[in-house]
Amino acid sequence: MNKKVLLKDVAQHLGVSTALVSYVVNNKEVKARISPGMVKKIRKAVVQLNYQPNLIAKSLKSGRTNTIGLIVADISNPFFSSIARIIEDEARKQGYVVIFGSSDESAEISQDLINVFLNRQVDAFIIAAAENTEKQITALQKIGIPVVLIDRYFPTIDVDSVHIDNFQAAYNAVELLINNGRGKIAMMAYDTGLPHMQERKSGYKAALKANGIRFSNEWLCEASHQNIANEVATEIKKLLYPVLKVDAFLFATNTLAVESLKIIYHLGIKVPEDLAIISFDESDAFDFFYAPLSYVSQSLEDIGKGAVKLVIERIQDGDKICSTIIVKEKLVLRKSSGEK
Amino acid sequence: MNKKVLLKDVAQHLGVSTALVSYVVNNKEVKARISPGMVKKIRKAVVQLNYQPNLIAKSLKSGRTNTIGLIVADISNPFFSSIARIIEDEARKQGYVVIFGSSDESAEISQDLINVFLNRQVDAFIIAAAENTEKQITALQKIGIPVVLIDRYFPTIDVDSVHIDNFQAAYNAVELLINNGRGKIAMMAYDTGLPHMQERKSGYKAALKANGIRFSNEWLCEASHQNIANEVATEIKKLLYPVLKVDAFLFATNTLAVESLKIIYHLGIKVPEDLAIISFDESDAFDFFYAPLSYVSQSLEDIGKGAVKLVIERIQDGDKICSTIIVKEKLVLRKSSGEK
DNA sequence: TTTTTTGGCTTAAATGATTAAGCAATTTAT
DNA sequence: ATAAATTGCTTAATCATTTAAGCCAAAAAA
Repeated sequence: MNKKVLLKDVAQHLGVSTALVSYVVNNKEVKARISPGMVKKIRKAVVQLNYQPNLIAKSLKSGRTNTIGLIVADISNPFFSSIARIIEDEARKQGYVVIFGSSDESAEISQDLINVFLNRQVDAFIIAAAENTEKQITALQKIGIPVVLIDRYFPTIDVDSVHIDNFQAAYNAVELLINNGRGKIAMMAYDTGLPHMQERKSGYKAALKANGIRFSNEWLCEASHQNIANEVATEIKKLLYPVLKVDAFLFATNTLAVESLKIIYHLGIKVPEDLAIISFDESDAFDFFYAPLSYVSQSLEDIGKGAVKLVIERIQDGDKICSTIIVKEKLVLRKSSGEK
Repeated sequence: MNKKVLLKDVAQHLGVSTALVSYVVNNKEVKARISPGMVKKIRKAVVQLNYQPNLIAKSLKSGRTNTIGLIVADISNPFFSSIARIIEDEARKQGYVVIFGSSDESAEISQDLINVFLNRQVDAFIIAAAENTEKQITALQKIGIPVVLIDRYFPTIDVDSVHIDNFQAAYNAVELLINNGRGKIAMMAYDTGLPHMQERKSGYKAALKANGIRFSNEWLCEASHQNIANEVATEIKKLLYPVLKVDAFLFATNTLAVESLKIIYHLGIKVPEDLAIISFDESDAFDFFYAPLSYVSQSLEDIGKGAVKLVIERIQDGDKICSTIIVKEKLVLRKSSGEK
């Protein structure tokens, strides 16, 4: 258990001061006017002794940890873990590492995670915000910590964000169902006030209205995050059993879709003949449902890369005006939406 | 942008030394013989000023960062992200946070990640090891950094590990297929020398042998991590098209299964009538394949919790003997394995 | 009464780096 | 020849904390 080689060890080995070694290690030999011979000697010793700087000590001095805190609802959800992978890669390219936490859509857990990460001096946050966390976000901004929101956003506060146009995406999906001859279109959503979900609901309703279809309250099914499976089941059955009260369904997320599909499959409903379906997000499950699902595809790559880009920009310039990257979504059509 | 409250600020606010405040904050007031009145005053000021300790400074002093480095093949793979979620929760209960990295099954990337994490002074590693990384693991042990392997393991080195009995799991799966009347059983595996994969292959072959079935070399399909989709497609087609040369398939991982199922579906093969299937791992996709897949279920919860347990134990006692937790796997039977 | 112990605090070194400032010796300018 | 500038290094403060050691006064023991 040979202990770590310190700057001091390299310095002592050469009989010089630690300052010299530090300058060379950080490529400041010109600025520090170090003789070429000495630079060479130090470089050699550094390699020979395999000196690795202690980043904790560097951080204490610099106030920067080169660490990004990533907070999502649940890292085990492929939607978030796929984004996490992109963020990981992009961040490391810039010399950052990522620490992550799952909020489970809870504002309290979100606050806990923010506190833990703040105490660890993360340089910035990338957050898929839970409901009622606006104040947490603005509090971070107030103390000067860069924050970028992904997937979720808050129109009421001014913050860097990356997301799709949820209203338009839902609108387009519903309009497509209508064009495919559907007139009684239901939606399965989360019962959250989060704007991205509200926008999806608004887009859904707006598309109905614009096409002369009167929205019926019972068409909008809502489930809570805490009890998805049960609530999806009871809600969806109201519309599909014992008689089909609707002829199409829009699912607001992949998780909602997967839970819903289990019921639909179990009830033996014919998709797309009796029920057309479009979902948001993606899932391996969508490919293998007997009628492969049509879905609103978000480029997770664009979201992840956009988030890292914005966060780095803000780290470099804390006073720049906030930007919003609207990632282009696209409708991927397969069997479930019932194209003719 | 009101800057952070330091220990010094609290001390100055009360006109006492930083040492006093530090003792109280760390609940060492008895050991440091601080008067009850002073303790109360300090406690109050700490709350009032909302003092939050700088963990970077603490780490520099203590040499501990309370950070665990998690290295997996790919965090976007639900198998790993689900384990990551468990590890995250368990680790935070113990006051640790997790930084993660994806090796993409590359030994070089694995080494890079280890170096990055080491420089950041992580207290321990949890690693799903890539091929040819034995030396990386032993090197960590040599410098006294706790390491726990998950999913993958190396019989040649002595290291804490958590995994299932891959041989037995494969053996049982194949035997079940045989009991269900299948006699020509193929396997789709990764072309890696990693022991967990080798064991799955051995278990497969052993079950064939024990049941008097002569293994045919062409039954063992192998794909590389770098080019899964294509290699799975070409390999599997050799056995399934234009004629079915086998009547059952064992898939060594969820990823291999998903890719294979796409081909099987595309070829219009009848599962389980013409081809029985069992896969390792789980996937939402398995539920929605027209013949829901039977699979070897590993408790990701047990793996994650076991890994954190072992890693904490080793952090506390670096000299304890290495333990291996064999997580019990179970065969979940559904339609694809063709039960009568 | 004197010495010893205890109580309650402060001082200062240490953690491992960075970097401004300082200091000889040498070179260049006046 | 003297002053000024440059070269090449070292010293020491700093980052935010922890903690052993020290110090003084009051209390206990001799």
